[in-house]
Amino acid sequence: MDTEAQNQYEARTAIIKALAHPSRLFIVEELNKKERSVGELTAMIGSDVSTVSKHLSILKNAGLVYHEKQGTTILYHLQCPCILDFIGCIEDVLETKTQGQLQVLTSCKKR
Amino acid sequence: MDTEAQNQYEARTAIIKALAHPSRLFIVEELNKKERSVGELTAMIGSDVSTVSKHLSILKNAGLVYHEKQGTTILYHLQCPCILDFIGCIEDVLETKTQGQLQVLTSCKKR
DNA sequence: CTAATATTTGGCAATTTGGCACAATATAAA
DNA sequence: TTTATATTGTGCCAAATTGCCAAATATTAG
Repeated sequence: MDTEAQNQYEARTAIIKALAHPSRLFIVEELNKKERSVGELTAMIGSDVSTVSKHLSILKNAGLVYHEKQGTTILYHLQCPCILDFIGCIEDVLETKTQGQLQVLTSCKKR
Repeated sequence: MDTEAQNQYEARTAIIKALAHPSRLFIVEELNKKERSVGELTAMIGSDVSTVSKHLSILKNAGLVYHEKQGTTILYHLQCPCILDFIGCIEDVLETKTQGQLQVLTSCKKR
């Protein structure tokens, strides 16, 4: 891998990393349904506001969400709706994995 | 978020995390083209063999790859080819993000 | 201006991750 | 059996990530 390829991979990895956290994944899915304020998301997640705010800033830096001022509050929106497909894929992997584990379990029982 | 939802998100996040590293993303794309041995991947990546082996074990635990003994070596295969779609989505986000930054740049130049 | 509300930022401790060197294991060839 | 090759596991350290609290900022209402 030369430096250019390395950079390519790091750029993509940065986006994936942004998604690699339960709260942030939740936020992305929630924003896919409807735009939300920091306060609303905080109430749903149940961590400190500052923590949620930081998560949002990570998603924003990754280019996954953008925000818009709405009166007193700030509404966050999902930037790219294709994220849904992505999550579908993850779901597939999860299913395959679980089925594999099931097979191991049943073959263990047989003995 | 109740505990069950939390677990759901953590399960998915585990898979995403496995992809959130340049070397591991490279491995996944490479295995999508063709199965490869640890040694081959190590040569392409250029880190220590033990490091690459660890990466592979992380991908394996996530259910993203599986391996198969082939004579002296161990060949790794991609488990779920839908990963490609996923990468396409990341590419989209990256493009949108870059274009956004370009706009900022050009609007700065105007002043 | 002051108070209240919404959000972001800085600092800090705890945990996790990444990567190397080295040891251990497995397997095939001599 | 001994040697060589391929791969995995361990120990250690540096670096990154998380999450909370407290402080700063911004904006609106009184």
